Amino acid sequence: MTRDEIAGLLERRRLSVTAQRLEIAELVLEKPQHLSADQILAGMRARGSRVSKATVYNTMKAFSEHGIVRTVEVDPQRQYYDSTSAPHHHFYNVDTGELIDIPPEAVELDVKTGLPARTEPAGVDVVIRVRGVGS
Amino acid sequence: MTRDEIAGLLERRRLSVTAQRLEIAELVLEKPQHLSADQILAGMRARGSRVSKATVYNTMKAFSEHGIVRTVEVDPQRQYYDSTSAPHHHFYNVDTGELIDIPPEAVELDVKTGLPARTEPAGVDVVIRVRGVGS
DNA sequence: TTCTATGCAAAGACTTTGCATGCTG
DNA sequence: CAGCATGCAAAGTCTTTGCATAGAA
Repeated sequence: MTRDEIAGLLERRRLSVTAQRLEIAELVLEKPQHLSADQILAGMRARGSRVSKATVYNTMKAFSEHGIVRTVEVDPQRQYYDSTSAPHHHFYNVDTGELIDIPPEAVELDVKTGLPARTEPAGVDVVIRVRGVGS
Repeated sequence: MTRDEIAGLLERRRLSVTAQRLEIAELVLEKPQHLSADQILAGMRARGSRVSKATVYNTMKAFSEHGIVRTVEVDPQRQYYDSTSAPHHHFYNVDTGELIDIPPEAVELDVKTGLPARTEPAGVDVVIRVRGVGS
């Protein structure tokens, strides 16, 4: 994804385009991945971009609120940001902490219960926990 | 659930039987529910039992490691302990934070993808997020 | 120029830990 | 009586916030 494409993405959501947001997006959206705030911060440092921790949190919060990324709750210790914002599911390796995407077509789900009264659907998350050394 | 039944439950798992554990279990296992550590602490206070926060955390950790309760990760801010340890799923109201059980029979799940290499299944969690005032 | 983003450090929420004391087995 | 559980406070993580400065529109 080029800088211009990312800039357009931000503009479409009325998010102001800043150097930090461009660089964070570049890093995060580079490929399908699951990153914690600290990993993003480390990645920024590694590529020579200086950003504060607060900006990483603020930016990722804005990105997730605007559908650019998704958050994944599996680890009680920290939040993960998922660069794939389209609906999909996950394998979660409880031993290694590794998260692996499952394409939505690979999961067939049939819920035979109505939604709670006066609520509307907001999304479905399937997490398949696995144990082992992983690949 | 009587005190004796709970005591037997603890003994079977080789957990030593203490007054605090009996009372926490009595409170938590009273009915199907989802409680945070703070809610458990408040519940203990309300019933006139004095326990420290550390003991609540230690006890619930022991209980979850021994299959007496389950933990639910949906709220990035805190962990919930689910008094229903048998497999089941959840509705999660993102507006109110409310968690509602879904019996396992009500969910039919077919995953057409193999597990990651060298891993074995450890459980499946389906979380259906809903929005609204709730019932 | 006006409003929002950034950076830093401080504050906050939740959870864990260290250690002395008490209770279980 | 040996060993684990408890309580308290302190320490630790992750995340948010306050405020002054810098940058976007």
